[in-house]
Amino acid sequence: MTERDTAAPPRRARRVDARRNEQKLLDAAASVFVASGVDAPIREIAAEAGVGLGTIYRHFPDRTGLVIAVYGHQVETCAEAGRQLLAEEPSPLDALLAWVERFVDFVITKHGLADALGSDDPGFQRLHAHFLDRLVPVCAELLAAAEDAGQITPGVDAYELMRGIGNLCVGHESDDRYDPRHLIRLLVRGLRIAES
Amino acid sequence: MTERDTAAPPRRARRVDARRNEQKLLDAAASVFVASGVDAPIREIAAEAGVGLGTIYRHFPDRTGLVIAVYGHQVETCAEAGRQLLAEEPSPLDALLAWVERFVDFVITKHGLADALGSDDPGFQRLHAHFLDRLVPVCAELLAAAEDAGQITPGVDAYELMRGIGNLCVGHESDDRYDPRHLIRLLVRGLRIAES
DNA sequence: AGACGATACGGAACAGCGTTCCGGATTGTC
DNA sequence: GACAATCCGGAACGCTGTTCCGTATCGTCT
Repeated sequence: MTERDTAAPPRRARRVDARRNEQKLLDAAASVFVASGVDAPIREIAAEAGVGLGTIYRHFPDRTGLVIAVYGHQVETCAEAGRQLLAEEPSPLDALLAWVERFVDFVITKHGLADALGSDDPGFQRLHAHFLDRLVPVCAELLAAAEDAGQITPGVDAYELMRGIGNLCVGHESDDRYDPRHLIRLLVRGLRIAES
Repeated sequence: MTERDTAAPPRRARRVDARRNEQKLLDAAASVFVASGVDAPIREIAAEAGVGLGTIYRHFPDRTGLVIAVYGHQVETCAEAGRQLLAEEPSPLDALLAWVERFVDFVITKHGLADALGSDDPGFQRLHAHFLDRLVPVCAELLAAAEDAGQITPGVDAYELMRGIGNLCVGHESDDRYDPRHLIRLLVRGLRIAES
């Protein structure tokens, strides 16, 4: 295998207009997402980018792909923050708390993202799955550290916890009386081993 | 005001076919809801009832109204169970736990209901609001009792708690790895005052 | 430079949804 | 039996996401 890839047919490089349109779409999507939420109509994004509908589907499988492309970097950043917090914070539990807080901030500040994560729409479920795939291992690491330190009750599943935290964020935009942070803090408090 | 209502014009009673169709719709809706979930297409319910689309909208403002009509009774039952549990259970906290468990059972056993409660669809938000209007006072009562008994930390908002519990139920159907009950127990554990 | 094939674009077209609307059928009353 | 009030059915509208293909553009090779 002296070739760069196994049995790779000599593919031509992508055309410049394609690359340009992809960038236009990412910019437009980011702009529309903050203005109208991540569930904004596809046509709105196409219009904002000055591009046809077909062009969107050429570059992204569906809106979920677009959302992942737009916010993927921030998810990555959040994931990487896990290890760093574990090193910086005074205790694993503190690290866990800080990390959860950071994740919640990320989700809450994106219009409609929290609701999208809780949606039963198949597309949005893929979105949730993608986020979780990246973040659950980090959460698991933090949980394990806190467990080893004897700070939290063992046997808590990272996937379930992440999923629950995401769920608790649902609906925060359309309801002044509901602040997810309260309950999330309460939930994490429920993890703690009482210091007797 | 010897009349039954203030300035009530002498309204004729509803026609028998109207009453019959309403019943047919309720039956059909209940059947379709368990088969296809509460977010089943309106047309499906109309077909099941052997009725036109207009007939649905004549009797119910939208699908939300239909859901409320179908499940309203069970919500009522759940609400009434609050006081009873408070009398039966050994302690207010036990009553709260049992009541929450009962509520979660209700939500979880209805196809798509949990997801509907977490939906950002305006119609479904009205549904959530209706459920909460009826149940929040009950939850508040239970919370207050547990607070007075010194069993839980004070200052927990019943509305927020109910909303959070509803949210935690979201997505349980489409995800084997996620069991809302775990987190809900954990959450309520977070309420508890550590017995030191 | 010119031409030709690969690639990408645009938007019409389709399917499915909730909701509205009104001509016509049904019902209760006089 | 006749006449209103009431109610029904389903076509039609507007809004979704998604697919599809004729056309335009780009990169390369002569």
